[in-house]
Amino acid sequence: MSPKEEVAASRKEQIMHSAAALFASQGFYKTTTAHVAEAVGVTQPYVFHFFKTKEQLYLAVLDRAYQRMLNAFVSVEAPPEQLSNQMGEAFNDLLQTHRNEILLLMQCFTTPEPGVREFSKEKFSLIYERVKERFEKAGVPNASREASVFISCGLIITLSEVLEMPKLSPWCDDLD
Amino acid sequence: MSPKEEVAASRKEQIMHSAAALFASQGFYKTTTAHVAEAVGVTQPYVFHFFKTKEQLYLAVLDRAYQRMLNAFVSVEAPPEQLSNQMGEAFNDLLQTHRNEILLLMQCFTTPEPGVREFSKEKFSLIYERVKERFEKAGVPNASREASVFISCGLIITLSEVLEMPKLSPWCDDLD
DNA sequence: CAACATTTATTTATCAATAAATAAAATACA
DNA sequence: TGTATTTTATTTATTGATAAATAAATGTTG
Repeated sequence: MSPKEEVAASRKEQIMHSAAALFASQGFYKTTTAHVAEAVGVTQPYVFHFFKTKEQLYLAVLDRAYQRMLNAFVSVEAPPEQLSNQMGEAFNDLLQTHRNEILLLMQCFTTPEPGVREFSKEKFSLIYERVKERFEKAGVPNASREASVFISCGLIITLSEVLEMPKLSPWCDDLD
Repeated sequence: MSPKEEVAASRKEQIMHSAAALFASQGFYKTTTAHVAEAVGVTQPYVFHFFKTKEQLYLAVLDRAYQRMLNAFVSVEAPPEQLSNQMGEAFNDLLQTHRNEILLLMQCFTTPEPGVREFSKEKFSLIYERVKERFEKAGVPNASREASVFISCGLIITLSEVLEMPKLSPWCDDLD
């Protein structure tokens, strides 16, 4: 990559990175393209040089989050009895290394934009199918149920993070 | 409801009812006060005669949903072994009788409005504590864990409803 | 100077919220 | 009972702010 390309690439990268943080904490509607631009240190219209619309930016960030998450799950290798726990650990690892992306992905289904809904349906379905398949191949009994439970854990962890209520987290082993 | 009854029912009531439907399907930001007014058949500024701000309207609707849900839970009477299932049933009943309110309540934690966040923290905490307390008094082992799991079930049911993906629902006994 | 990066300036919409006006109903009173 | 008076319900008109998006201009650099 030439220096110019590097700068250009890094701009796009910076924009996506800042956007992830802002979208995760402020949501799609409350995050303005001006906020994103300001966070990066460029002007608002410049954001549209890289993304045709605000929604495209949002979807780009979401898609990267999705890819990372799916990859983390399929990369887990563990014996059947530990599979679910290990994948849970992979989720928690991601939550620490890419917090914004994860929180964003786990909340995106509440954004009532048609394009975002479509994305949510497709990706949640794919994640569910992959996890279920994984459990099935490992011989986990009741794989579909376990896949649902696995996702529901992700949801309540997200809830507890968003609301800053650790006690809601099921493995908040508050050691009672 | 007949036209006359509709008029007889207080405007405020109609507004809250329409608002629940719109907020549930379109969210806080995409639902405009003009939409709500139109659904009721009044003018947009008239909404402000009953609610000081759009957020106040949203919170009023949310609070009613919260009250109804908590009431449904505490009204359940069942032996310890059936308590969790019965409360789950109460949740599903509510989902059928007051679908909008439930979907709204279970998604409100993603609305990044400070006042809404505050509400979410308070109410999710209260629901959690009440459910946990309920389990404890019934002698359910690991009550706090069970309370978390109970809420997480509500979350994934909501997800499956919002995305119209029944397979995600853990008791979608797809009879595998 | 030519291509690319980035900004300035501007447009077009949309929306919450306010204020003032009107119509209809209820109440008081002669 | 009929008329004046007040209250309640609701509308019309408007404002002020904010935000996404476009286009044209400017600077930068190899």
